Amino acid sequence: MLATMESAAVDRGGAERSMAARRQRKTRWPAPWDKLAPEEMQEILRQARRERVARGKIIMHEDEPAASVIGLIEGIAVQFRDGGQQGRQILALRFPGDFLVLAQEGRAAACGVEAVTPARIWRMPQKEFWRSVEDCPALRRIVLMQALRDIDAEREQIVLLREPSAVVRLGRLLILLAGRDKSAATGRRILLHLSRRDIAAFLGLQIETVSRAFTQLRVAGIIDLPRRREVAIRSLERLATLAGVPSGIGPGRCGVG
Amino acid sequence: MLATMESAAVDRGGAERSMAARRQRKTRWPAPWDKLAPEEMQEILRQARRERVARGKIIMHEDEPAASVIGLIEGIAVQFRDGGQQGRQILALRFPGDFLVLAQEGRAAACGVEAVTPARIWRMPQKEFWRSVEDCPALRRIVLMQALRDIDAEREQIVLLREPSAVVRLGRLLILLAGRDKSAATGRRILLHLSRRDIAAFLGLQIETVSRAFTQLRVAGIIDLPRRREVAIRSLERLATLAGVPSGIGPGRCGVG
DNA sequence: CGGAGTGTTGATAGGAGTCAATATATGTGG
DNA sequence: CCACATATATTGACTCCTATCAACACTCCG
Repeated sequence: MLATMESAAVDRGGAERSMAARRQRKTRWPAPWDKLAPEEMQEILRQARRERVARGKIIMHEDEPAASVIGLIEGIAVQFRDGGQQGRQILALRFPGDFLVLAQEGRAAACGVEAVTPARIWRMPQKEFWRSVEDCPALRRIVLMQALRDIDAEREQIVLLREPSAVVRLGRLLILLAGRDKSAATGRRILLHLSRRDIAAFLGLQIETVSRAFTQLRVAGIIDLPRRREVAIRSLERLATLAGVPSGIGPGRCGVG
Repeated sequence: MLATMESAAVDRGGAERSMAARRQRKTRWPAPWDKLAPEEMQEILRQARRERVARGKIIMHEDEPAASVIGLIEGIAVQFRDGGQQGRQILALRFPGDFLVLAQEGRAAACGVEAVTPARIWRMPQKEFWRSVEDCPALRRIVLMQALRDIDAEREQIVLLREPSAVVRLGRLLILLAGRDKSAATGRRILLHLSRRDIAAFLGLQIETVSRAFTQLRVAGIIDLPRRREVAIRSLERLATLAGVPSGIGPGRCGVG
């Protein structure tokens, strides 16, 4: 259930574009609430306020009381926490169709959310949202589903972080992103969207270490680094072997967010 | 909502017991399903099969299709995964009142569960459980609550694993356990229940490193190690400072499971 | 009493962290 | 459109900490 509707994806045009266009490309995804949202879901979302968020903008502050539930329609966001000395920690990547911060009603989310690409979101008061959840079985199912998916994804993150080697960690991230971005999977080109700083914060490494890991993969002939935040996978097989993920790209266990 | 019912806790007798008795002591906790379970919940749980599980026994295998939902009534359990080369990885600790492995209906749990103390559980077929969830709003709320709590707990685990220092990681674990075990919080004595191997698997370290970290804390005068799997906290304040958790013990952000 | 499992301690090596310098890209204003 | 200032990314030198291999002490169990 809730399989992604490939055909519904839009704006997945040809591989050749100008740099500027590529940089500004939005990521549209079939959202769960698109899928099983016949009329009640549409009704519910109609009440939500829609907003556009510029790249780099904070959607929700870390200590904010989380007055509203937020859904990501378009773009990519990260959940983060500013953990004292060791700087920002990125807890999860969020993709279109995700709820941004599912927190217990009334409790603080305990993490902030930032748009790493230009994004579109909807926003609905907590109280209203949870009432809708009570009323609408479909929405209820969606919420529970995302919660369980989040648990799985965070579990993967935990497994990843226990990996001591920096190269392996980075390799897993690349495979994970390649699995997300279908256009990348075909062309073997991944738009990272994340800065080195963000990648480091996500993988629990230092910036320099991430940079070195990239270089290692490059000189090993496993990837190319054609542009700043872009990676071309030359040998997915070797990358998967190195990452200890036998199957390579796939929906498998490598979910994030 | 769903505050723990302290008064309902049983078997929290005096501090002085024989070693044998202490070793076999069970941990009884006010379970969520005890709390708001007037009659319908009782009705639902009555249908569940109850079992006793010996210490060290596998409650659920890693690749098992997860035919049933399991609840932990008494004792402590761990969710684990046998991650190839680097041995067992412990994903989460589970305490009485928790569901063991909340997975999407039909999907594999992707992790095994083992009892680290003698335990009592209930077991109910997936299908039946999820039907009950549909029918019973109270149960529904409990499930969602635990899912959201799990997300928070795993987030803490992610933050913990990004901490590079072994001593800090261990310190956080101790604080976390002290917050769980109320009897320990008063007497400053923590029953670890976990072997060094398990602790290492939980913290993402090697056994030797864990041992060294214990020693470091001991020689620093922060803890005592009176017995094998027992820790006495001499200076909670210094421990908290070291761990970077200013508030010390508390329900705060340090949830596990 | 003895053996297996568990925990501690030591020596060494490898890898990530840290500080520092340089190169490249981004963005702004002239 | 170019020049400059800033942010971002790469590379190098060096240190510290953890992993690893090895030996030993302790505990639990029959």
